[in-house]
Amino acid sequence: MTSILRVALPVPLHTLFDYREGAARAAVGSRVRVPFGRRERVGIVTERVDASTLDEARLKVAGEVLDEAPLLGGELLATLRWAARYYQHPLGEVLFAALPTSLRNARALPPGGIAAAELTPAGAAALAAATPRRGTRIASLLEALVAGPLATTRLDALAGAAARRNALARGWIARCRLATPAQAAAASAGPPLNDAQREAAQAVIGAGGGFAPFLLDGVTGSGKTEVYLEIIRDCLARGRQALVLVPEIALTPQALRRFRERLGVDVAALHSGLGEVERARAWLAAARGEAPLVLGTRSAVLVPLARPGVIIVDEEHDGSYKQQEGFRYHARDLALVRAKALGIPVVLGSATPSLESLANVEAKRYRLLRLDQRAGRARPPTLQVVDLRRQRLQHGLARTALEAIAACLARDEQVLVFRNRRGYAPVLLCHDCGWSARCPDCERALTLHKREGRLRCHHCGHEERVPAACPSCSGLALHALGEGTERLEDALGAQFPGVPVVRVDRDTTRGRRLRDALLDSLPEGGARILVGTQMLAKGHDLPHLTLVVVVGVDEGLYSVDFRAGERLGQLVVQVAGRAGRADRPGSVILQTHDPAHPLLEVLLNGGYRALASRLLQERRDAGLPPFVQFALLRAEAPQQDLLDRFLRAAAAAAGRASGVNLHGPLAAPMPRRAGAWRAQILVEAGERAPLQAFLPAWLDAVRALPDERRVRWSIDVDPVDLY
DNA sequence: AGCACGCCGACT
DNA sequence: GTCGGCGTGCTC
Repeated sequence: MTSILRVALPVPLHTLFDYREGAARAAVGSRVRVPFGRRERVGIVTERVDASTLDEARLKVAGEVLDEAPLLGGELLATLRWAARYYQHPLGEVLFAALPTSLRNARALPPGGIAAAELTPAGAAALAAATPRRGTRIASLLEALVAGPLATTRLDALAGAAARRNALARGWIARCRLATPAQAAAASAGPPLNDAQREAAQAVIGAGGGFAPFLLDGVTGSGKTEVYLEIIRDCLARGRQALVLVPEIALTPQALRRFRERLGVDVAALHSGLGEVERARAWLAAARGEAPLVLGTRSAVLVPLARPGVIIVDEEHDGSYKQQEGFRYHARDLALVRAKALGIPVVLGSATPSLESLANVEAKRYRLLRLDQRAGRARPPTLQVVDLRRQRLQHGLARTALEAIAACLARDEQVLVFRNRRGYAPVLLCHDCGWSARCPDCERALTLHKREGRLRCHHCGHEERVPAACPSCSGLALHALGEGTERLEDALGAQFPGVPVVRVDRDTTRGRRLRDALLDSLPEGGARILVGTQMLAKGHDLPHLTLVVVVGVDEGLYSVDFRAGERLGQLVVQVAGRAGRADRPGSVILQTHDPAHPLLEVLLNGGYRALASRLLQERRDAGLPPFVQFALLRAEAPQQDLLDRFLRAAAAAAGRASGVNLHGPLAAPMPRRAGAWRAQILVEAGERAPLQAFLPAWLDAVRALPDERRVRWSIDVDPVDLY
């Protein structure tokens, strides 16, 4: 009897497709070529069943089976199934999101191990007959291979690539693959662990390898990485693999080098900057158990591990762990799901833990490990609030701040001026008539990029030239309002002539290589001013930095977003953590128009932990996550009435759901974007279970709505922002 | 998502 | 008279 294959395809359809099995047996988790519509596609077998719900005579026959052994199997396949259900995303797209691009099509797997060569019988005969004269390069090459195959790199070092190619052409040697050597180099010793670090590492190591979630809450500079290294060392010693997730901007060549040198093993890196082939190679090395240590960004949480030992999520509060389109998963949350399924410990580390994780500690779901002291002699930075009210500002900088900068530069130290806005000014305003430059497609203010003479919308691609006169009244009183990093760079350059000013933001660092090069030049000593956005909040070590000026914190204090306070606290603490790393004490200046704001006061007097517990209490009181569960249906359409009709129908389709509340249709915080109208429905529930029970049937009903295809919509389970 | 089919406007 | 717009339907 032939089996029916239930195949997942990379299409946005909440259906699997049944095929009759072809000549070759297809295992669950393998890729198969299948006819689909009038084309052929690659799918993944998710199930083998005896009977189809469809008329079996009309099923098509599956084609070539591309993998003998499943590419996605066991725990990973189960976790991806769970994730597809949890995030309400089609299984086919979820499974394909887990595969590196080059494995999404029908190409064969790149071979494992490293390139090598072996002696052929013809080669042995030639050697015996002394066909290549003794002492020649080619003869010594063949002699070296008598004992067994050798890596191509070794052979080339021995006899040169020309001799190897020559021998290959004559059929004396043949290509083969060699298993990767287990230990690449000797591990170098690091600083000795202090008591807190040793205790933290020991808690994880002592957990005995079963599932155990930890939150490693360590102040900046407390040496969390040393704890990770100790945990990983133990994991490797037990012959297990470690998976380390880092935020997008933290995966630098320096970070890779550090892990490689300290642990003495090859690090398989997985991130978007990698070439397709490299990525597939690292992925397969992880899957085959050849890579002892896998270090990657968000999507690395979906990598298969043959011998899993521990998962570490560094900077677990970081927003880049949440995928913001398509399959909208949260890598930190999936790390927990996987660790549980794999029965291994998982460590979430941060100096500014997410409120979610802190709530999990409170609920005794995670064990808290704390590092309260900075390692070495470094002292925490001092925080000072500067009241901007009734002050004359120089391009947004208060006198106090400028004086502190001058003093710092006089000591030959470095300053970081932090501003969360790129460009010259966020608003261009006519002083005569009140006109301001707005995006025609988003109805938001355009940012002035003065040096390029352009006005740019930071929400869509819109761009225009800066007008010479006011387009509305023809007046010449156009004023740049507010300040971005470009303006600060100019202002600081004029204020401190002779001091190099380096701006680091998306405009100055197109591409990862450029950014790395720019940041690599910063650790050197000498007076210098760095101006930048988020990008400067973490990553590279800046040992000569002793002063941080945060130009504006007020947006964070008054934002409508319920996570704004948490983000502000994390940002301030992370940026502040850059100051005074070495023996020199650091200081931080926060400029604000509201020095008495309760959140600022709590942060200043009690630090991040005090702020976090206050914010958690506020969330509990207000009925916000993590004390309630959210799912957000976002929609956009070219016409407002269409959008409105669709969302009202969607809300009506919910009926009387138990345990969940629907809010909306609500206007999105940005009601227009790139020419489209935007609105949303917020679904709220006290617990996960009723929300999870509600969503599938509701979304089926939404998919059946008449306007469904004319509206772009998506569902976001556990949204991190309500945009 | 892709891709075809199908029915109404401005071009060789 | 045709090329092509995007609405609608389907993919095992």
